[in-house]
Amino acid sequence: MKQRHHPNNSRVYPPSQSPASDDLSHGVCNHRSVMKEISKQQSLLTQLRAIVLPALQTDERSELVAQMFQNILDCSSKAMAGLQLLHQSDDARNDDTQVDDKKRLRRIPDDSNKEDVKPHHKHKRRRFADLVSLETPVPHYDGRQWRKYGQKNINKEKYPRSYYRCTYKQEQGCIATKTVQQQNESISADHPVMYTVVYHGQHTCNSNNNCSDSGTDDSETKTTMQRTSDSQSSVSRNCSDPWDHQGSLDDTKLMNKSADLIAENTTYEAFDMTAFASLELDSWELDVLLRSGAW
DNA sequence: AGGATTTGACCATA
DNA sequence: TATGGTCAAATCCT
Repeated sequence: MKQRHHPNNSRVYPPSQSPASDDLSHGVCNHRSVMKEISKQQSLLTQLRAIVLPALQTDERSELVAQMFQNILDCSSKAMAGLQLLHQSDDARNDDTQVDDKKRLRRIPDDSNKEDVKPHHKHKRRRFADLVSLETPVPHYDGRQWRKYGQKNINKEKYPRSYYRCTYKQEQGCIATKTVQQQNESISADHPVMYTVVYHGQHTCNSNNNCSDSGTDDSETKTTMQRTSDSQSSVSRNCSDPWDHQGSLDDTKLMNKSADLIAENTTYEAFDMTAFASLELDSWELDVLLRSGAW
C-alpha cells in the first residue's frame, strides 16, 4: 500500500568534503544514484546560500543572488522530479512484463462501465508521480508559500500528517502540494524535531516574484524579521526574502522554539536562525561553521 | 470582514 | 474494506 518515498537526502556535508557516490565514481549509474547526487547538490547549495547571502549588503545585487540561488534550487527540484517520473515509468514497464492477468485486469479500465462513472470526480486521488521528499526540522522554510487544507492521523504514524497546497492555487492554478509528517520528538537542542516533507507536483505559479518584489528596504526587512518572532503571524503577508517564508502557525512556533534554544531574542539573530534551521545542521557541523567564522 | 486553519465527511485506490 | 488525499463548513485569528 505504501508507495511513499522516504527521504534520501538533506544530509549536510562539511565544506571540505565533496561527496560523490561510489556508484557514480565507479561508473554505475542508475536513477537512484543520480537522484542521490542531486540531493547532495541541493544540500550543498543550501549551505552555500546561507553563507553567501548574510555576507552581502542588502541591495539589488543581493536580491539577484538570492533569486539565482532559488532558481538553481528550483531547477534541481525539477530535475529530481523528472528523474522520479522516469524511474516510475521504468518500474511500470517492468511491472507490465511481470504482472499476471488478474493484476492487469485491475489496471485497465473497463470501457463498458464508463457510463457509471460520475460526471465529475470531486476528489481525484493524487498519482504518486512527480514527487520529492526530504527530512527537515523546518518543514515550511522552503521558499514557497503554503496553505494548509487538511490534517489526518495516518496508520502506524505517531503524529498526524498535514496537507498543504500552494497559496496561489486559486489565483494561478498552481498544482503543487506537500505533506508534512512529524517523525520524532525533540530529545534535545542537538536533536530537533524532524519532519518528512513530501512535495507533489511542480509549482506553476510565480510566487517567488510576488515575494521578491515586495521590496528589501529596511522597513520591509523588519516586517519579515518581526514576523519570525510573531507567533500569531499569517502566511499571506508579504515577505522580503525569497527563502524565508512562513508556512503556518505551528511552524512559526517551531522556529521560535529553535531560536529560543540557540539565539538571543533579537530580530537579526532570528534571521540567522532561519538560515541555521533550514540547513539541518548537526551540532558538530554548526560548530565547524561557527569556528570558521561563516556566521 | 476576510483570510487561514481545523475537522469530519467524502471518495479513489490498493 | 482499510487507508489516505481532498473538500468544505465551521471556527479561529488578525
